[in-house]
Parts: sequence; structure tokens; C-alpha cells
Amino acid sequence: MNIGEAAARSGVSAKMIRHYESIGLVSASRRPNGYRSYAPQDVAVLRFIRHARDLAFPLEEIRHLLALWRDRSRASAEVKQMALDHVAALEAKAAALQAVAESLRHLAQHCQGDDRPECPILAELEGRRA
Amino acid sequence: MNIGEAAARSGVSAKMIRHYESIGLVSASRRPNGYRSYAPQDVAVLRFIRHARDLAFPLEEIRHLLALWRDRSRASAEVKQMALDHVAALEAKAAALQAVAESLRHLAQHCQGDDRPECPILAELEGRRA
DNA sequence: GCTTGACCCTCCCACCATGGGAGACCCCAT
DNA sequence: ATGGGGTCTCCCATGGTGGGAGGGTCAAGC
Repeated sequence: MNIGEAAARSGVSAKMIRHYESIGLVSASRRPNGYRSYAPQDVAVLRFIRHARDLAFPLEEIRHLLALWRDRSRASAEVKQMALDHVAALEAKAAALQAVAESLRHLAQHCQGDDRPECPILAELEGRRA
Repeated sequence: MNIGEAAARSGVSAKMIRHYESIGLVSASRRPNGYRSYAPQDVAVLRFIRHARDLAFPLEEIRHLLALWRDRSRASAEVKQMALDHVAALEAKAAALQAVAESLRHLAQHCQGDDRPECPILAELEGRRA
């Protein structure tokens, strides 16, 4: 099948499929006319990638996961470790965002939010620890 | 003062100060030799920007906040609204990350993580809803 | 005066993942 | 043979930051 159909079946855009190929994450055979040609197992790889992206794995980690996936003798421990490390990274990022949101929310709480110009939010940004 | 000192005093790297200037967020007068020259109030602006960045405001919103800051007759309501909108955006992003982390954590929970190859994480990525 | 080192200048490239678009080519059906 | 839809490659943009090359400037020490 051509790239368009592979895209539709995998949920990965044609644009991204080409990109993944350019960074060596996937490969594709070519027809005589230069068109990329995909077999069902190629679509499976693309789907794998998409699911991993849905779980916010960076492409470099996906490259690793793909290698483990293809290695039928891999130890599940390695996969699990990658997953847990990734979970930790995601939670750290989420916590950092949440913390920033908290402090801004506190700040906003002290702002009247009326027609007057007095604003503790701006004061805080300015540097007066108000 | 030169850019290096302004950077040290504001906590914004010289690199970033130049960048902010290139996108019209800040301005700087020039010395005859071409060097940028900063007054204390310029440093105050840079500090404002840095504090806003610490609160994860995007530069375009900071541009707006700066305008409000400089407008002594602004209504604090507008600032508060921006802050609360931003809080909502941050919390949405944090929640999304947390949700992804959760599902991956659940997935990993079912993985033995031993020497054997069986791995529900890879199975899930593959698409078998295991 | 001359060298040295610290600073400054501009311009380009990189990250990360994705999308948009231009200009050209291919193929099939009418 | 013409039109439309698919495909090709290549460039550009996002957002915010950093790195570095290649060159100019200035002050201090000799």
C-alpha cells in the first residue's frame, strides 16, 4: 500500500511517516516509480510508534522500545524499567506545572480584579515581594 | 551597563536578552561602538520578564502583561483574568501529563519485570488490547 | 605601543515533534 | 488528453533556549 493508506491505517500522518523514516525509525521499500510501499507489518510498526507517542514516549525511547519489541528474547525487566523511568519523568513534569499553577493561583487570589489598577500579580512580577 | 551586567542583574541570559529584543519584547539603546546599553529600568523590565517566565507565561502573554504593567491606569481585572486563564492552561497540561503517567503506571504494574520476554507493555503498544 | 583576555557583535545551527506549503511528478478514470 | 488526487522532495514555522564560529572593542599590564 502507499503512504496515504498506511497513514490512515496507522493513525500516523504521512508527513510524520516520512519524518520517522528520515531519522531511521522506520523504513520503507520503494516502488519503481519512487513511491514508498508499506506491508501490513510496517503498519503494525507505525501503530506501535503511535501508541508509544500517545504515552508521550520521546522518539529516542521509542527507538529503544522498538528494538526491544523486535527482540523476542528481551527481558521484560528492561521494558518495565523504561516505562517506570518515563512515568517518573512525566510525573515530575506534571508536578512542576502544578506547582507553578498553584503559586500563580495564590497570587491571583490576592488580586481584587476590579477596575482599579492595584494588582499584586504585577507587583510580584515586578519584584517587590508584595 | 553592558549586556553582560544586565544579564547578571536580571537573571536573563545575554543570549535571551538579544532574542527578546529581536522579537520586540524589550529594547536597548546603543553605544557608539555598537554595544547595547542598559539602564536600571531596563533591568527591571528584564526581571519582570524572568519572573513571568518562572510562572511559565508564554512570551506573547508576557508582552501583554508588560503593556498592562506600563499602563498605570489598567484595571487589575484584566491581569487577574490572564493569570487565571494561564492557571487553567497549566493545570490542564499537568492533568494531561498525570493521566498519561497513570495509564502507563497501570500498564507497568502488570509487567513482571523479570528475565522472561512476556511484557504487557509491549503488547499494549503493539495494539493487542492486553 | 603591543599583547592578552574578557567582553561584545551578528549569524547560523540544534533541540523536539509536528504541520504547512511550493513545485514537480505519477497514475487512473473519464 | 485532461483533470484530480496522490506522491515526491525541500524549505519554513512553531517555542524557548543554548552553542558556537568569526570578528570587533576595550582596558590592563608590560
